[in-house]
Amino acid sequence: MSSVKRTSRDIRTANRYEVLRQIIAESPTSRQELAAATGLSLATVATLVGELLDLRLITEVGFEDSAGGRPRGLVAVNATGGALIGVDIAETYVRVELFDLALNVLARADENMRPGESRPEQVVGHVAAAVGSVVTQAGVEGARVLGVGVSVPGQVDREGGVSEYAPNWDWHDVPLLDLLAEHIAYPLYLDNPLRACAVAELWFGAARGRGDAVVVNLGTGVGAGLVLGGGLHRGVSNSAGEWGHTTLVLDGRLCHCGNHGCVETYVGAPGIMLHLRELAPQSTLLHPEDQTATIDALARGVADGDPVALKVVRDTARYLGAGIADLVNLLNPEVVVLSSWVAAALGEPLLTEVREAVARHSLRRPLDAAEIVLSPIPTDPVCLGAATFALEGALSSFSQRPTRRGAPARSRTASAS
Amino acid sequence: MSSVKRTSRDIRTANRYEVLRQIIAESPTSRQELAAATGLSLATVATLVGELLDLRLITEVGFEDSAGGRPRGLVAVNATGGALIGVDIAETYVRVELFDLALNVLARADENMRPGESRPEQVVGHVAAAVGSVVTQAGVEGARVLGVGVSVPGQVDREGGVSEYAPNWDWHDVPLLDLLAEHIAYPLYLDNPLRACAVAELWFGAARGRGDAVVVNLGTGVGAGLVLGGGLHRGVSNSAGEWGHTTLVLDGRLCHCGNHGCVETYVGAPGIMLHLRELAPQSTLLHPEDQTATIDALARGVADGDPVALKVVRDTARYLGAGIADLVNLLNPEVVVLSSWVAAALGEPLLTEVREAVARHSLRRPLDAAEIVLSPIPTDPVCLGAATFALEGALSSFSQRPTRRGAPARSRTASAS
DNA sequence: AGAACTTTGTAAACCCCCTTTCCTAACCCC
DNA sequence: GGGGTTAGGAAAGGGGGTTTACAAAGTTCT
Repeated sequence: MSSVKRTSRDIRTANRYEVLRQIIAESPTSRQELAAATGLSLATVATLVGELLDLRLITEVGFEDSAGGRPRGLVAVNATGGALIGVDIAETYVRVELFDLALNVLARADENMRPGESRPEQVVGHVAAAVGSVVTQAGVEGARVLGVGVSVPGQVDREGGVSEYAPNWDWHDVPLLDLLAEHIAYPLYLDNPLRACAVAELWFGAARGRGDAVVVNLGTGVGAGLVLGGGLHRGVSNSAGEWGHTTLVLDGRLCHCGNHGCVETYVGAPGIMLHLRELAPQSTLLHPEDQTATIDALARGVADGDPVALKVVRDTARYLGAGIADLVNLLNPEVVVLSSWVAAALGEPLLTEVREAVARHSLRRPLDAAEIVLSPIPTDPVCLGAATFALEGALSSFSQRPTRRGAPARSRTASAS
Repeated sequence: MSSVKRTSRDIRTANRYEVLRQIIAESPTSRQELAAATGLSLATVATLVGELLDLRLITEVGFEDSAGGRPRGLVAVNATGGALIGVDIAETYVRVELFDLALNVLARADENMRPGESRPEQVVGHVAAAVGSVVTQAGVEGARVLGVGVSVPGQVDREGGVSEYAPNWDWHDVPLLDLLAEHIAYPLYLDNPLRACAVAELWFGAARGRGDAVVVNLGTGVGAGLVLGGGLHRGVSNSAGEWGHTTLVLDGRLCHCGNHGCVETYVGAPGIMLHLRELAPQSTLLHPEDQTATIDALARGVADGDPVALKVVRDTARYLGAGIADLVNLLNPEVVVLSSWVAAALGEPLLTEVREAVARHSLRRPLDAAEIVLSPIPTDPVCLGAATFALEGALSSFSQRPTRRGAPARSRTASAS
């Protein structure tokens, strides 16, 4: 009996998120606007805004004229009120970004990992160094770091902070958060890049305010973050979204997962490179051993009208479109977001072709309901999403302290009566 | 901004469903057992049971010894307290079943439709006749029919009661519920067979109490009802679950949807027949023009060890397994249920092969979490699911009347004090 | 300048939901 | 027939959201 148990507290949490999201998206803003945008009553918005003010996540920033009446008080994110850190552990590098509370990047650190460096201690060392670096760069006092979100590929036990399985390094049940806690004093939160991207879109991107969305992650690996019913769908063992190993071509290319014809082998960066190599082994676009350079060259090639580049992108879009059409039919989402660095690099040309391919493959009703867009997030979505996990964690840890000490009681009049 | 708005009333509704489900599943039962099974407090269970008693959906049926103390009061479904009707409109027939409140079938009526009969009025006529027939057969007074759930294939607007698109008859925006209302005086509820099967599993079958489940529907058409987060996932335009037109074989068999290689063309009943015909055109198992007979013959063939039948089922299971593995990876469900008449006919042999095929194609973590089972529902799941829609509707329409007249006030002592 | 109107935002009252606690009812055993 | 035990109802309490009343803070009219 693992049926979900919902309590009225969940409603509060969801509303708190929604209000904060709205303030971050549109700062400064008034309580009136927030009420209209969220559909909540003014009173509820006022109390939630009061909470966020108490938490110093937002501040009052003056007033706005209203049509002839009392001016509206404005609130905005308290950018200097704290910092969030997002850690993107990938196969070949570790990227760490430090954000203010408006989710602007204040500092960034990249660490490259050599192919041999696959031991957890080595990875942890890189992460610790990079986190130290961004904190120093940004010059924030440690006390103001509200949390560190860590994204690691593969299967993750987020409650336990364990990397259950990371295919690229063959990790099994590595207690990553415990290892990190020896070097990092801030609250730590763990999940994987798929869900990080999905949460980033949910809070700040194209999935904001949508009930059902699919965030298609195009990088070295491929996956789909699922936003269903307004929240992240994790599945029963937090491994939902493994779309990269969906069979697209029965008995197709061999995938490292052991199967044939997985989506990932066609639309992941290595798959795209392979296609380019098959089409034009001597192409100058091809940078063996460097995925990023190859994809970027491909994007430039498309812009210049290079026929090989055009064909590679078009074929990739066809595979991708067929796969996305299946998602559209199955889940009937409001929006499909193309995210991660391959999508960002190939951009509009890819999007256009994908839209056509999806239209060819999916059924009319779900197709009509589904918008397909590129991620509007300008920075690394994995770091942003990881930082968002930290933000969610900070919010919920705050809200679990009903008896706040230090904060002045806001109404003393009610006590007597 | 179509984000889902949750209120505390939804919690009440979910709990009411949960308690009634439990009572139907295990009748008679005590409040103590219900509290333990649902995780609710005794007080909440007591009030919900009180509501259901007031609604005459359940009755008190005596007492049960408790270890030395006051005996437990037992409640059971009030089977004679009302009737529910489920209507399964399919391509070639209309089946109507009348249920008591314990969801036992009291009466059944089948109407066959000739190939030409595709006009809405004709279908409505069959439904009306069959509904009239089951009411007469069961000898219930009309007043006790709580509602009629209607399942029609294709895209459905359930609020408006409109069949937006039914591929087999090329219906477009047929106001089916309005047409039926002219002949049927009971409350009507509309949806499609996919979701009917899913709801049947959710209430009475293998998905009961599970957070995430996939109900794979194997009939003439193929689809997947999605239970996510403990409730039916409908998608943004109520068309989620169209899994039958997922591409399984790029450039494979032509499907009536216009694409190639859809799941449905391989594992739907016509696809299975086609495979049989390709393998053994002269096979005695083959009954052209009769899907049911062919599938039944196939099932007997497997039982008898017929090599052709074995190969057909094995190949079908392989296609099906590849498709289901994708669902397991994507959604990470707790259970996958094989439902509908093809699954029921082929039974265990199909299940065994499917399990093996899924194990070959899916990733370990989601695979470990997913159980794959045959539907435990012995009767027509579509009729049962349709009747369940009526039950849900009856429950919610009752609960929307806070000022019940007629029902005696249950506590008069509180008024003075 | 003062009165009148407008609009904002807080406080109080209210409704809904669930849980905890208290207490009575109903049974058993000695 | 008292003492122990268990069931279940009633009341209190805590969380959440909304409505209503009212004070606060402007603008506009006279």
